[in-house]
Amino acid sequence: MTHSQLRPPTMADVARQAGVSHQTVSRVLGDHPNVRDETRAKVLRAIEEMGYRRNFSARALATRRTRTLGVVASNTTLYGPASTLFALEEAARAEGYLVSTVSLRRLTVKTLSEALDRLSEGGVEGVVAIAPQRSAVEALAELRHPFPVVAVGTGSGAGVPSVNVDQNLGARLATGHLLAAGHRRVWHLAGPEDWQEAVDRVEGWRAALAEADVEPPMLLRGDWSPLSGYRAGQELAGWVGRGLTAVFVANDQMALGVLRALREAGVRTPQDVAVAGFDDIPESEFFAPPLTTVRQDFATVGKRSIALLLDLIEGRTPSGASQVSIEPQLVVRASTFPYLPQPGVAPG
Amino acid sequence: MTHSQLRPPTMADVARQAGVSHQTVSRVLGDHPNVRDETRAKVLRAIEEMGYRRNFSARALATRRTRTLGVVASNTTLYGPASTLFALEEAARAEGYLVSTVSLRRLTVKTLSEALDRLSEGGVEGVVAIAPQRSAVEALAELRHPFPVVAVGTGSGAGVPSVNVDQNLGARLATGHLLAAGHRRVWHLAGPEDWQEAVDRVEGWRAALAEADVEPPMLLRGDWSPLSGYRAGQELAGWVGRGLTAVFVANDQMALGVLRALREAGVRTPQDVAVAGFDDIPESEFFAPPLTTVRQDFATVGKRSIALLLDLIEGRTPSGASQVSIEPQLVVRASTFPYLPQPGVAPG
DNA sequence: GCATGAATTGTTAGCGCTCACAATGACGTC
DNA sequence: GACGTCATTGTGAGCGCTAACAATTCATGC
Repeated sequence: MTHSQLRPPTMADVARQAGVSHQTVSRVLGDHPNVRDETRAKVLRAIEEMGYRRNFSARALATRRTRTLGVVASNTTLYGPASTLFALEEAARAEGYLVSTVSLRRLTVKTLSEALDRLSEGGVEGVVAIAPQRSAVEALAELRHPFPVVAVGTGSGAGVPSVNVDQNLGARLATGHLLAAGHRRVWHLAGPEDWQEAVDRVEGWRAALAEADVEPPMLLRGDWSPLSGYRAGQELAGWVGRGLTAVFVANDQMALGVLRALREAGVRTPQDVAVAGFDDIPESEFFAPPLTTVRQDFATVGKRSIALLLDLIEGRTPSGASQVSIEPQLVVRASTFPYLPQPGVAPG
Repeated sequence: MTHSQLRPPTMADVARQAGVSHQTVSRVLGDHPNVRDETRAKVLRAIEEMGYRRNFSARALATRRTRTLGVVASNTTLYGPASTLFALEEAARAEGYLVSTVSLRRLTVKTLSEALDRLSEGGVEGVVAIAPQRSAVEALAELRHPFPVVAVGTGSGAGVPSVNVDQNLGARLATGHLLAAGHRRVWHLAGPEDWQEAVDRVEGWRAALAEADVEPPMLLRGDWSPLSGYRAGQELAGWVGRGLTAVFVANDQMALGVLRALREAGVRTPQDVAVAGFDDIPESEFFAPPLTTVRQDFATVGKRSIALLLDLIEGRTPSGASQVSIEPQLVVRASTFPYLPQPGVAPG
């Protein structure tokens, strides 16, 4: 750093210092092949000396590319959205894109639309919307934007390119597992009705029961929070001895609340009531007892979403389908079987 | 939408359609006062009809402002970083800025430096670095960047503007609480040595013990994960009956593992051993038993960080100090007292 | 009726870069 | 030795916007 000025140096400044034209500087920066080594060295030296950095806005204006993607998300402190967000950014970075995020407290048509406007004004070339609420899905289909949008967690129903974990399958896995373990019926504590994932999990649960010719018992509702699970758990405790032996809870946080309520009511898990969750948050393995749950591969969700979005942006035909479905995986732990291994000890 | 063309419409297109000059369009968009209502309406109508959106790059080039901030973070699926990230974005949005995030798997000098480069190429006007690892702090002080950087979670030692929750105070609160409850000694399960927050919590713990004239017992180390807490908990269980009655665990996830290990060893919490954590993750209230812990106000961290960064960007003297410290808060639950209220029931 | 100033609108010149093309020079071929 | 070819470098024209200034219109007072 030889001298510092008020205005940061431009490409022309560097060119002057190196004794070449600004275009040659551009070529060096762009890794253009036809530059003599000696010239390249001169230019690089000048860049180094002046601490030059290419101006983002000028570059973006000239190329008509910002190499920036947008992400709209909500509830980003929850494990699922946070993991998806992380995976999205990592995948985008691998493709040379930067990610601008808008995190909403509540996902409504209005907030979603404002978020898209904001990202649009921020020059993003495309957007991934983590939009598990059903209201948001409709909004996405209707809103007009000057860039492609890929939805995550909306289910595959809407007429929007989307990437989803197969929630229905996950619910069938969990419910089927409980039925296979000998339970006559499986109860369900569902998530909020306006979440597509909650709806899909209810349907998967119903399907698994139907397949086993079992009448579905009363459906309970929570709001994903441990507290709502705790309350539902208190209600469930009242049904022990009256046919309740197994519960499939729509997420791990609520399952935590259920476990606590059952324990307080003197109901043992899994001896009296087996409990399965959904998500496989890092804590689940250490619940009392460790929780059987369904794991979603968020890293893959992120990668596939970015791949799909870039296909759309580049105008190529999507290399896969524009409705991507990802298989979840059942993770069996002690909350459905008492004799399972301790945490941290790999089975077999 | 009357017609769609290949190139999106420019300001000049809108001007032509509205029968004014492009500058008038610019004035309307910029809410400039001196535009006749009638003219404004004409322009707005043309904008609406053509679906015009102002080009971000051109605007940024002309104004020399991108109105974008960068955030570098790691471990973003953990509750603390995720909450901070959320608060930062929300605060930035309130100030009219967009946030570009780079989420690192591991925070090293190299990855941090690459992240800053990347954000720099992305045209950010300033960066907030969530950099709790000590190695990263040094890197921040040394690296040269063409924009201001505010550090979060680095502790206030480094010569970089920073915002921190007072970890030392938090540890003193938790340890003091256990001592006040009658425990002769308080053990500590610490986080990794290269995390500043872990170091500060150890120091706070030591300070509280010193104040009570107590010799600190053996220090245990974990890596923040429930599994490491579980392992430490197994070790701790061996000390029950030999002077161990209270443990301050450096975060809630590890505390979860400790609770589980103690339970498995037949040690009751809090009757035999009291346990306190740190963070107040949403699950803590539903642990078995509900966990006493230290709550950090991430929303305030986010707001103060953005305020500080914008001060630096605008070149104004920071309205507060350039080392911001935020007080944490002790949350007492059943893991340190057996008679405390149930979850969700507000204390009288 | 015309000067005066304020309100409103238009004109011009960049912002700093990349792209397309032109120019230069070195080299080999017939 | 003229010519074609290729590698290397330079030139000019935007990209679409805002800022500064110039020009025009309009209301008002005497």
